[in-house]
Amino acid sequence: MSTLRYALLCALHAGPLTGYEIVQRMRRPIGYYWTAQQSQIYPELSRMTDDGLIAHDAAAGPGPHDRKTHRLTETGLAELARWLTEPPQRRPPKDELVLKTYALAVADRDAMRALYRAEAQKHRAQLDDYLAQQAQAEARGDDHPASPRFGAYATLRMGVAAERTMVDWCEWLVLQLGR
Amino acid sequence: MSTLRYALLCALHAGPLTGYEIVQRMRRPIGYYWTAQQSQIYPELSRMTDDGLIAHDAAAGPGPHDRKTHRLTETGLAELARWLTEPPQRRPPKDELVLKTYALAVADRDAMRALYRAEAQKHRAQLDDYLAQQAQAEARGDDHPASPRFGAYATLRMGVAAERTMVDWCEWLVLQLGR
DNA sequence: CTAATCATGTAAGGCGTTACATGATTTT
DNA sequence: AAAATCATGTAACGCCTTACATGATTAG
Repeated sequence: MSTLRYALLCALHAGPLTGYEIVQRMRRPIGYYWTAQQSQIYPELSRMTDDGLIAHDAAAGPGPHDRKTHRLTETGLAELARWLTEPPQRRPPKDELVLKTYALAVADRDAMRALYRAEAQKHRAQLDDYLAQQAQAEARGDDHPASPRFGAYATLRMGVAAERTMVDWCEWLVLQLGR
Repeated sequence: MSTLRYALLCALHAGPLTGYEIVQRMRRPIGYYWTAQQSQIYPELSRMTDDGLIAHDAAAGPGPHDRKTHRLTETGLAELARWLTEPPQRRPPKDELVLKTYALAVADRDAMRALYRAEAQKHRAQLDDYLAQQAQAEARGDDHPASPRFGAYATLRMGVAAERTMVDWCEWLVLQLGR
């Protein structure tokens, strides 16, 4: 079972969704902290249906295909619950900006400084976005561990923390390369 | 040009290395903040040689093949320097632990708490390791922006910050799920 | 009337992982 | 004597991205 399969089970844990809705949510990583393209999602949903992990109601859709609302089967829910408590596979981080930093000595210093300044700004914008979402979630009471949306809230907090880390690191580099 | 190619150019920016040495360094992500398997690295090095980005001296090796010490060509160095100042491609983070967190409501609460406690411990061990490396680097003077190793030092600092973020987040979850 | 949104699907090709294979030298 | 290290390579397969394709409804 690939992680994509589990990501799709996770997506459906709180209630039925169409493939299209999953695609929308997976476009922006926050929410699931996992992404996939639609060309990966649709065939996988259909294979998972064959394997009995999910099921769907079909109704006439806007295009030439039926609109399918997918939900977890009992098998799927049990498999998800089992997987959740397993220790996660650690996959190495891959980040082009940090990779570039390693070889920074070869590049023009002022150009690199400008790069970190620009990246700091992008990450700050992303941080502000997440912060606004966090405030909304807290207003709804999602920050209480008993809330059914607490998992999504905790995921969002990771996004906030990660963006803050990037902003600080970029700004530190701007300072270091200054003068 | 794939990011792997640039990662290999980055690896060679400070001096010649054999494929084997690159493999060793790419096994542990810190250093380059990028990883690859040897089965990816060796064919790519040979294609990069064909394309004139790198060159090598060959000498009789321990096994049936020659031992090759690779270095950047002028073309390779120029291409690396050009790429470094380009804005990095943002690739979505993929993290199984955070993914699991999204669907946390479906799992046994105590089991999840134990999971976060165990993960906090792993990340703390990694953090301590990086912290020790950071102290060594500072003792060598790598933390000075004029040092040729400043890039590696900055990369290490990102590793430290990222691990610290994970430890804090895991410990916050342990507290939230407590009682 | 044009563009965006909803909704699902296929095809091609590149990127990455796991596994296999060879063989000399050094360490336990 | 066995295992680890040095050193390079190939093969198979699965994951993932980019691009293409259809067509109804709603918004500008």
